[in-house]
Amino acid sequence: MEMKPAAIVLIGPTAAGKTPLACALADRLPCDLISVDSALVFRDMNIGAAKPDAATLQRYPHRLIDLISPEHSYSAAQFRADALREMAASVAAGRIPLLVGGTMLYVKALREGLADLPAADAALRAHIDAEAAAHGWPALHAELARLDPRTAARLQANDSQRIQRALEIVRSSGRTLDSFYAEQSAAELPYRLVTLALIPADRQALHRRIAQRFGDMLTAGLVDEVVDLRRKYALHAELPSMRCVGYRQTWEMLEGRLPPHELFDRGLFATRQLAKRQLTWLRSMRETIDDMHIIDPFAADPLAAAWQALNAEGVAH
RNA sequence: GGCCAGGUAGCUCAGUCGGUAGAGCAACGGACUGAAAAUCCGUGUGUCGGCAGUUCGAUUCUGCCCCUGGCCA
Repeated sequence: MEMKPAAIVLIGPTAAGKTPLACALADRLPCDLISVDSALVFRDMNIGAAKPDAATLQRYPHRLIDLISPEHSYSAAQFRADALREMAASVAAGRIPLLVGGTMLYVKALREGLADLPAADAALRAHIDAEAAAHGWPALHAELARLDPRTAARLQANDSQRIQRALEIVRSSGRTLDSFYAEQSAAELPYRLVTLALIPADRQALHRRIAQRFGDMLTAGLVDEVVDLRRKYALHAELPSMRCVGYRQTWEMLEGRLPPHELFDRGLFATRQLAKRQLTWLRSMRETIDDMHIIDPFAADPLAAAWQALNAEGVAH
């Protein structure tokens, strides 16, 4: 049996310490860091996205960071293509890809592949948004129930984003989302993924670190960063970049819709809720990924635990 | 010290003409296929400040006490 080349996947909720651990592993292994993060792809979004600082990036280059303008959008499919390309380049150079990040949909897309769906269509989405503004999402959900009953049945009547996507697919291709799923085949990755998951046993400890870090972001000038972004780019509140945690709340404050004294709390809440959703993903992944190594970031020595796991997998030596 | 207004869920508050209470936010659980740091679904027992009185029954009425804020001294 031929052994596939190994790739390390380091995942965990926001503020769990993924970056320092990834860098520490990079000191000990010949690996290339590949970001798995939907917010780090945006240029000039540094403080609020918790992007590693310039000195860190200088010493530990990350791939798939600063790819696009905050005016544009990225996608899980784009990520998968980019990540596979970077992984291939790394392995070809005789090195180990180390994917690190917290965007769990991207992890899933990489591991399991995606159906061969039509790409996003901005004009069509704008059209559907206008219909929703006029009639409400439940009306569009009802329309979807006629066009793609199986998909409509599994979607909530208010799930704007998924209803829009499903309608977009039917209208642009004439086929149902459901039919695309039916012909999707399981992806066979040419890598052996060794998964390290940073999962805190103590949620309170994670909340404390989130509070510390968001406070640091404000001190470091998050508000000024958003002011500069608004000056430099043609942005609006609906953009994926400006819906990111911290940016959305800062935007609301700058628009006068959020009292400044509430910014800290609102940013905290949004960050905790993000962490909770990431932890929900991790719990469900635990059922399907049998080679997942759980590491508590707040235990004595996370690096030693990670090293031990990599040893057991034959990656470290 | 006197007068007034309050003390109800982690927070801000509503409410019960006496039959032991509910919103928003938070928190927690879940879903997740080209926007995913997104989008959506679900979960509400809390000595109704304390003690006593009236009552079949008090968080609700009465008295006293404690605490908070404001005004007066």
